[in-house]
Amino acid sequence: MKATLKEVAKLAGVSTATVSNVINETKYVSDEVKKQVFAAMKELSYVPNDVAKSLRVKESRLIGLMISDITNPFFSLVVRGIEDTLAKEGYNVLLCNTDSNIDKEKEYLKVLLGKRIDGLIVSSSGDTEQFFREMADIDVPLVFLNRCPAPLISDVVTTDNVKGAYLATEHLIGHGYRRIGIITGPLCISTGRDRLKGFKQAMNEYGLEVDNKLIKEGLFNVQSGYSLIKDFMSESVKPEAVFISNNFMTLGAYHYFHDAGISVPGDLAVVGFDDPDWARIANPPLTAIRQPDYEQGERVAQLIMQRIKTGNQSEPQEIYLNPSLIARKSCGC
Amino acid sequence: MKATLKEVAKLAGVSTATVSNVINETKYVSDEVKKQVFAAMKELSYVPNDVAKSLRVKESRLIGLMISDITNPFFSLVVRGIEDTLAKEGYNVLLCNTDSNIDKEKEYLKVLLGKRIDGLIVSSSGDTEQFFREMADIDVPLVFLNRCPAPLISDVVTTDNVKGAYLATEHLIGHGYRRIGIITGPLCISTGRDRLKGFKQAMNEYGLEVDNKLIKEGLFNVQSGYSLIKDFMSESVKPEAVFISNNFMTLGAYHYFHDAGISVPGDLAVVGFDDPDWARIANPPLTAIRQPDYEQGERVAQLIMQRIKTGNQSEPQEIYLNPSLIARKSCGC
DNA sequence: TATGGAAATGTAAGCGGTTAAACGATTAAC
DNA sequence: GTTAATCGTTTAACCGCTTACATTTCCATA
Repeated sequence: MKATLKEVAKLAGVSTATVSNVINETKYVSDEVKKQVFAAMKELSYVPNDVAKSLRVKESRLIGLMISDITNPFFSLVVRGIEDTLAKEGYNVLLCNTDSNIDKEKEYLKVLLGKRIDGLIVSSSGDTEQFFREMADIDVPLVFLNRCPAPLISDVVTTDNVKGAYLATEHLIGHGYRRIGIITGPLCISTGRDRLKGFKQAMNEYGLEVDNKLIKEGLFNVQSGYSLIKDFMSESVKPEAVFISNNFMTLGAYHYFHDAGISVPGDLAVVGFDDPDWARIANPPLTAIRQPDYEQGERVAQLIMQRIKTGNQSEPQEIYLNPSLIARKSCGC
Repeated sequence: MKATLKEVAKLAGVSTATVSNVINETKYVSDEVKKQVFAAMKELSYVPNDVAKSLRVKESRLIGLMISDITNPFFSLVVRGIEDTLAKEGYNVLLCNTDSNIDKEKEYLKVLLGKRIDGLIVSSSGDTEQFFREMADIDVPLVFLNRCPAPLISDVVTTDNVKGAYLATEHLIGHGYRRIGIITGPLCISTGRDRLKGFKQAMNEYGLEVDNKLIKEGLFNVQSGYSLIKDFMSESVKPEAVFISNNFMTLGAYHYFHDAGISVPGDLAVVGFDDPDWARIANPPLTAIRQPDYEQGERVAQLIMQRIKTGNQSEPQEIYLNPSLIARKSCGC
């Protein structure tokens, strides 16, 4: 059985308060007493019970983290950034994969609240305003990651998705392509919407028509990238170029290119959102929009810490990180 | 402020014991009383405080998970498997990235023990026997993931790494290559050692000499893959084929091939351990050893649950999952 | 009618810490 | 010489639950 504070106190011949004070350095304790306490702690190989402490001081030092899927390399980098910076502050991360499934999100939310998390980081798929109201009502420091809810109810840190999509589209236009298509993400998700918005914006600014047939809504996963690019390629009038709005769908598209023997950029030029590690060695190397991933994790972690430390009073902050275009071969460069 | 059991009880006009009993369904409570209790809970939007419960019942429903790096796609899949199956059992995962750094591991271990985790899953870099002794002494259900410690002190689930490496090497031999090199992982890690072992085993069985110059020890990261393959290619007598023992190093090697304009498999044939999602679309498509990732996560989660439920009494189990070779182009197929 | 016992609910201790308040001893101030 | 302040430590209440045990209620049986 594990030793308790009381046992340490008894062995050291002091009160529990004193032991607590030497552990937390909350009050002055004479050196000789300290020495005895440390000796007793070592003797019993004492490990303070944080759950008792949490109950008393009402902080768990736990941060809930709800993302759609850790398997997405973008998220894994973000999570890495979060975990690293929270660890430095003495906080731990409770990882929850929601698959963008709103039922799972609700379920996890309940569990996390039960665990009395000190803060919550969410990359939510939730779209309904009601859901966000519930979120806002939970009375726990909250910051949104990557995807941002329609009415701004708390901090959000994300990439400037409109700009990223704009950059991609503009680049394709610069290559001389006119018939440019897009595979969007789910339009119920802000990243899906914003990337479409940036695409349209660029097309408009350069006086190009956006044919609705050139807009296909995907699911941000490999399969939908595969099948939608296939759809594009089997149409009577094919696009000359396509902007694909996330890494998984781009991967799916590449799978199709390989299966169907399609030459990129010869038959079709491509720019993808996200710059996964394979972009450089793919065939052809992928021209990609890179978004700061690790940094996004750091920022979101800093924001949640700030909220925790200031008693969750600060005004909602919006942080948009800068995407950049990495030119390789798939666009025709 | 959040409502407590006591407040719910008062509002419902019953005792705290009764409220507790209806929540946990631990004793029969009449329907009318139940109804009142539920009404009070809803009225106060009561969320049970799990930390108080944990203190009382001495279980946190938290599982510590120490891996080197969530950013490694192999691990992210494993973690996904773990998280999914533990969630079903009502357990949550505390994610810790150790970077295979033994100091971080020790630090995290202390934190996790303080949090009174019910179980610990470790992919440890620790090598010293002393470290494992400490691990074994912690008196918390423990299972090793992927990498396994020298003296078997608890369950371990991993891929049959020897076999995987054997498969890869045999395949290269089958292509007619004689001068075959290997980029190993750190030899202080069991996966590093085992993959080298499988390599040597295949070489020996087929009567091929293993020249020590053809063994280079890498660090399981992109940079070392890059620089070691570069070393190989700048030697007077180059290998004809190389087995690279993880995904990151293979990626690094591919980066070098692209930078240096090396033709694969023309100038050098390659088989890699791990089958990342880009293997299929890389240039050239990578012949790879696939290890069950998600399943490995499931298995390890099941084992830890079993240990928790049986009071950590079971004999140490060793589970070796079967790797398989996916033939593509990089080997010469 | 008294009584025993089952059924439903209540009482209160305790899980392992923190911390405000109390305490005794010594020193300083008037 | 009395009072006050300071210092180092202790006492004990409390955080929000669970649960062994006590209590009350109610009804069947003697």
